[in-house]
Amino acid sequence: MKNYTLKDISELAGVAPITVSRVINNDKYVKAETREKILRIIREKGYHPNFAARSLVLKKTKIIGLMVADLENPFFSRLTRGVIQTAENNGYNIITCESKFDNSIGKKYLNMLMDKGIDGLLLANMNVSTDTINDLRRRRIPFVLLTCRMEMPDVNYAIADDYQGGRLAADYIIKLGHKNIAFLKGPDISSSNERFLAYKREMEKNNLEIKDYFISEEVINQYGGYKVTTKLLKEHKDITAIIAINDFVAIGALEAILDLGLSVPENVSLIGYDNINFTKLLKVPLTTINYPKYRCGVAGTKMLLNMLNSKKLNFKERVILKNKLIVRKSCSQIN
Amino acid sequence: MKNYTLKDISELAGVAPITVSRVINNDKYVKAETREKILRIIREKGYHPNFAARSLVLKKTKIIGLMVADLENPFFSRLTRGVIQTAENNGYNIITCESKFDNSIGKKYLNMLMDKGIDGLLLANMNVSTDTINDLRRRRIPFVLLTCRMEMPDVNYAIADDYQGGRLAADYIIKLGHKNIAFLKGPDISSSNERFLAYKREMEKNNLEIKDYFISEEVINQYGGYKVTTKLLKEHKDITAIIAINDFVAIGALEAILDLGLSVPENVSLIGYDNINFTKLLKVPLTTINYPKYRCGVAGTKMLLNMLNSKKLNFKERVILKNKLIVRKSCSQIN
DNA sequence: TCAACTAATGAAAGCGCTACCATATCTTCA
DNA sequence: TGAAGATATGGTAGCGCTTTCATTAGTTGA
Repeated sequence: MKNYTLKDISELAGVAPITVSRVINNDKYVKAETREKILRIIREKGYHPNFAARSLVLKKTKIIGLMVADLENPFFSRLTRGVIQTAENNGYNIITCESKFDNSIGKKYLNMLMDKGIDGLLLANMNVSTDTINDLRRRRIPFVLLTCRMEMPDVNYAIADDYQGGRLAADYIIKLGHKNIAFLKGPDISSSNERFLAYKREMEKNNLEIKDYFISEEVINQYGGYKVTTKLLKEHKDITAIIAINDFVAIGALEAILDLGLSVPENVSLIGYDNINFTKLLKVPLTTINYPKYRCGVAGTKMLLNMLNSKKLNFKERVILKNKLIVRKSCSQIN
Repeated sequence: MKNYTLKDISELAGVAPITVSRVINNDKYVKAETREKILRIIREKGYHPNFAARSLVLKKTKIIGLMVADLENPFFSRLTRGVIQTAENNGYNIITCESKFDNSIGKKYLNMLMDKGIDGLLLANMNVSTDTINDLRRRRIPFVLLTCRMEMPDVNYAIADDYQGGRLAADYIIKLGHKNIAFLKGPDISSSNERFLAYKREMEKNNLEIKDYFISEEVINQYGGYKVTTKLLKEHKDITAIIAINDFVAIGALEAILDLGLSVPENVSLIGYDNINFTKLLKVPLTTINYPKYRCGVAGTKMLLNMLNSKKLNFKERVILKNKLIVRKSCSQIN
């Protein structure tokens, strides 16, 4: 009942420690017979190499940090699955943190993460400051942005095209004849900003006025969607359609609309974004934009793994996937 | 642009390495003036202690492993949030793995986790074999079961009382006058088994026959719920109520029922378990049992942290929370 | 037959930190 | 005033691995 070290094993086998190390690392310069003997002893004694010692000399932990904005948004659950599965298939583990869209929280946990000796970092939908980027560079921690982007040299990302998706949503609503279209805005992140930009451009292109109350304050979750929608519809009866920054927010909005005694889409059309699980089964099946979450997680993780294996930091890689309109029942023609 | 070591800092400050170490670890035996000087240099040079070296000598990584069954089930998202937040507040990070209710996958990732030198382990809703338990003991890795239990000495857990919750569900359905009540069974885990047991006992207590087709094969996710329900209702028109092992499965069942052109609760009453997010907003708001997911994650993590801090392994601690019936619209009186 | 390999093993050093023990100075108080 | 304790600092060893360099034996080829 003790914890064996490599040295213990070497003594039991009557060889030098380095020989045991060679066996563990599949070095070919070990006689078959010696190898078997050592493996037998390792198995018998239940020996496992010490992770910390190994990391210390190899300067690698095979751990990747993942920072997501909101653990309970199914969008991130799906993304995370892509990340974890890809990492595990390559011998890496994932440490997850939650930024809650709050930069100071994000920074705090980021530091915690970096101090843990992670080999690389995945930042999902986080507004990264130049400070943070510099920090990461100084500490030589390779990173990849997920579902958001920054156009800076050597900042790599895997995203779906939010501007394209945003147009899909706005176009669809506008073509249905709506004119007073509100937009439930998200936090200041590229994904959210580009969706918003697409909305504005399409409104302009179609000569539709954007009254200032069309644009909500920043909303980051279901509850926010509920609050903002309630206020909006109470004060402005002219709104006939709402574009939500994402499904999570849209679900809050839907709840609010129904609680106000209104109907979707008869009184208000509602479109979301992301196509998270369950939106199909909501009281009013939600029309939305499908975001390839899983694929995005996989692509970003693979990109990071490439960076880790090739050692050079001046990569330039980006993956931009496409979104798709999913028509369900939450939008209708205006009469 | 180099990575400074503790020794570098000590040389720059003109002190011994150990003095720098003392500053980092807040040892009180350092003159205020010396401390400040060292801290200044640390800040200037952007020094960060090497995690691996520290772990090696302290024999601690401050990393906890978390094994969940299904990353995309919102039940686990909520639980995970409780775990991560509690861990982080205490300086620990979480490495997450997914077992997918598959013991061989679970074991594989468990080994990966253990090899990573985690300090402790949280096993959520996983059917743990005696082998695994022995492994964990041999390697001296403290662990806590989450949302499932095993009645063995020194196996600690944090759960809600699944038997109690199971009774709540069965009782409710039976009191509504249903007699032909099907049960969508989950995998062989205590949580799932106890809910099932409660169903059987309540049926017996009320002299209701359990025909063998009432009991489904094992279902582990939404898709499974859909498949099993479709088959069940096509073949057996006498079923008037379905108890699903959890909401995720219930949502699949709901979809199936609607796809068959039937109504909930008019044709079939449906009750879930867990009260995951969104169930309130489903086409048919789901009647279910609320499981205190977040609190369970917090309680289990705290328990593990206690074990890690107190060093002794022969703990006996268990937390058993209560469930609550949430009546919504998916069940009705039989006529 | 001898140089030039490959195969198989080991000795020593070191990764970056902390534990343990030692030393030196400074207080405190009977 | 001197013994006992608190304060402040350092030397050495070692955590459990891998890297680097040596060494020896066996094999190949012109």
